[in-house]
Amino acid sequence: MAIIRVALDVPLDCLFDYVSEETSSTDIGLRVRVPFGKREAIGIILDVCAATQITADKLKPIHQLYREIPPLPHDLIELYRFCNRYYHHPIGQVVMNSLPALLRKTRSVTCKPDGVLLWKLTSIGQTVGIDTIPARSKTKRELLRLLQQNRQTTAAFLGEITPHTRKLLRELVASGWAEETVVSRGQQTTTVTTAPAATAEQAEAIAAMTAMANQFTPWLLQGVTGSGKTEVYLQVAATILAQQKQVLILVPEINLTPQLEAIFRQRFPASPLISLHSGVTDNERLQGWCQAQHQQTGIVLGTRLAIFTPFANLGLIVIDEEQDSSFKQQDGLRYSARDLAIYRAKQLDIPIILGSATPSLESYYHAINGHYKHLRLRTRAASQARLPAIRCIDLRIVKAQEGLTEPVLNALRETTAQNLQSLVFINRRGYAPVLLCKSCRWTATCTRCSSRLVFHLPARQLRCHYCGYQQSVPSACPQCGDQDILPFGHGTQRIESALINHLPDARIMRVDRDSIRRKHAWQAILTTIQQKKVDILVGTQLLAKGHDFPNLALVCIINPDASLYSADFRAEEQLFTQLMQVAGRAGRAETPGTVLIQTEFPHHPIYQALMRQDYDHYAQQMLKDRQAMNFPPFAYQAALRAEAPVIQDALAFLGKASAASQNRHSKQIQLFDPVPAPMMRLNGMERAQLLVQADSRKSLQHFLTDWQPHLVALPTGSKLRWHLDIDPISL
DNA sequence: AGCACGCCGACT
DNA sequence: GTCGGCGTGCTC
Repeated sequence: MAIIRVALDVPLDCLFDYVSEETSSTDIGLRVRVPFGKREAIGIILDVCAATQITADKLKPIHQLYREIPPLPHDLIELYRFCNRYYHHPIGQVVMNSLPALLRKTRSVTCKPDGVLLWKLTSIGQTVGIDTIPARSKTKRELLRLLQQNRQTTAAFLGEITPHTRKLLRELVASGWAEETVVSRGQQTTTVTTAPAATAEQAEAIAAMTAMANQFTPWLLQGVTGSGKTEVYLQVAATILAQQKQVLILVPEINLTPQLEAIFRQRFPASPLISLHSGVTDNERLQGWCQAQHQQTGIVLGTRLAIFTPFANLGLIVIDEEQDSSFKQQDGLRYSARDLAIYRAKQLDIPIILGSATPSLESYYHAINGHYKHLRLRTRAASQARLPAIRCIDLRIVKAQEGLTEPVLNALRETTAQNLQSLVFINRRGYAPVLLCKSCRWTATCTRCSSRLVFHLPARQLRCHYCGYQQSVPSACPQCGDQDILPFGHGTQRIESALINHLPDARIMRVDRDSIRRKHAWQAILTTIQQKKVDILVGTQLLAKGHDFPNLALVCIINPDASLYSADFRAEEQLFTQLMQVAGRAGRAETPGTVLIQTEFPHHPIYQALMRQDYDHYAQQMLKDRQAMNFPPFAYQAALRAEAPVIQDALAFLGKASAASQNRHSKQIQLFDPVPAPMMRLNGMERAQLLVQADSRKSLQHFLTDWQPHLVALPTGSKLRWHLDIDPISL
């Protein structure tokens, strides 16, 4: 008769004890169904012990123990405990929210067969000449060719699984040419298709990393756009896979997975690969989860949530675009997948590669300090490819019409005439960000948020980009009745229509969240671009990240200055990263690139650094500023945020919270005054925050651990909600 | 978070 | 007289 301690999805930082007859300490990590108050809940066993503090009258027996999948591995449970301690988030919510949705339901689940399904040719199949297949059976020929080239392949490698390919594979089996075999875990061959020759820099990085492939080593791989970081990931992954270990690759966005997935499948035909992100179905996610845990997959590719995947034998973690803010979860458990990845790598004693053209200042600082090993790729991989020429257009001298200057228009005309592609980058959706009454200066604002409503032309609507509220455009000013209300400023739609006026013959396409809303639209757009069916792209940051556009020669950046006024000390760093990324889109293959930036501040250090494409110099300057102002990475922060229908309540709560800390707050801890959030009103709630800063992680953690019980004890009205954000990245 | 209990205002 | 508002308290 054992006491089991169970993590349940409730906002209380404790485990719940139950009696279970059939349980031993090897069952830690199993799923249980338990009575909880008047209801039932699903939980995970985190501990098994002989005694409990809970009185016998309260202690209940469990309802069911699920053994259909093996217990969660010990290292994952340790990760949960770390998240609980470090992010000060209730343990049960840490555990339950990291699980695939199907494991949170009171239902048994089934996982696919134990073993990896691989296709291979029979001895007869190996001797069959491709010519014996009728030429019109193109797909069948292709399947046979792929199978002959590779000893064993996954079904996914043989192409998209359509009813057609399934039928053809069955035909091959019927002819006795091919067979599907079940290979038990750890027995896969790691066929590798031919890799391109590495550049000297790549080879050096690969050699350094493979030499330390079996121990915790954090690598910062700092490579300019187009320098071939992916090739380095691939070749290091090959080494790890050959040791029968698994590889986890984290990417910032779901949009970037299909491309990388294709590259990895192509290179490792016999290594099963799964994708884990918010776009996969609940069942796929569960199957992927189980496969990783059973080592039925070699490669897991996913967004931040994939950091919670259980692995049988993880050997390498790669974080691509490590500076990207999407790695930080912005609600619930506010974890940084990058920081958790470092924790996991350390815990498992395996290498981790942080890849970026423009590392976060935190990672860069670790690299120049020697905490991380620093590797650089300074040149572009395609031998002809050079870095683009970057030039500023001074908006104080050259006036813009409809947001566009003459030099930009000329460059677009020239590039189009040369049959090359251009990108006009403007990080604002819609037609115009402001709708203004000329006589009384009224502007359209959101009722639920402290934001301006953005004018969208095709629908003739005003939309809030924060809460989604929309309304039709008023015909007269609601304040003074004047009919002279005009759109101000420029969004993608307005720039698009201006371009249509100025370059009537060019094929222009707008790419932003509005234009890719339709399912599969994103893939269709990428294809259109790759097939050169478009001359000028007008787009937001969607186009800035990750994708290769070999024919893109010109990038025009319309008005990036706004971030320079931001109160957030990270805004400038993020602008620099974004502009480097966008600029890097230009001139990837044989085409040399040009970048034009329309700005009012051409002499601002950010543009100067950008023109020289000197990340290092700029990063070092920013680090000096951060040090002078005692900001991260030289200080450690936590934000206590509160939201309530009226700001006074939120501020009052933070005031009480601050007072509750006074008696135990040491010299190493600095509490700032509660302030309204920069975007004070959001979705009908008013938000405020209180920043806590410390000179070491340790003292911050000590303080927070002391503080938290006081916070929990503070009275909150029913409509007030609060949370702690550790290492916040936006204010 | 749920879900109960409990104590005060406007309705068949 | 009760239906229902949300404040408070508990869940092993």
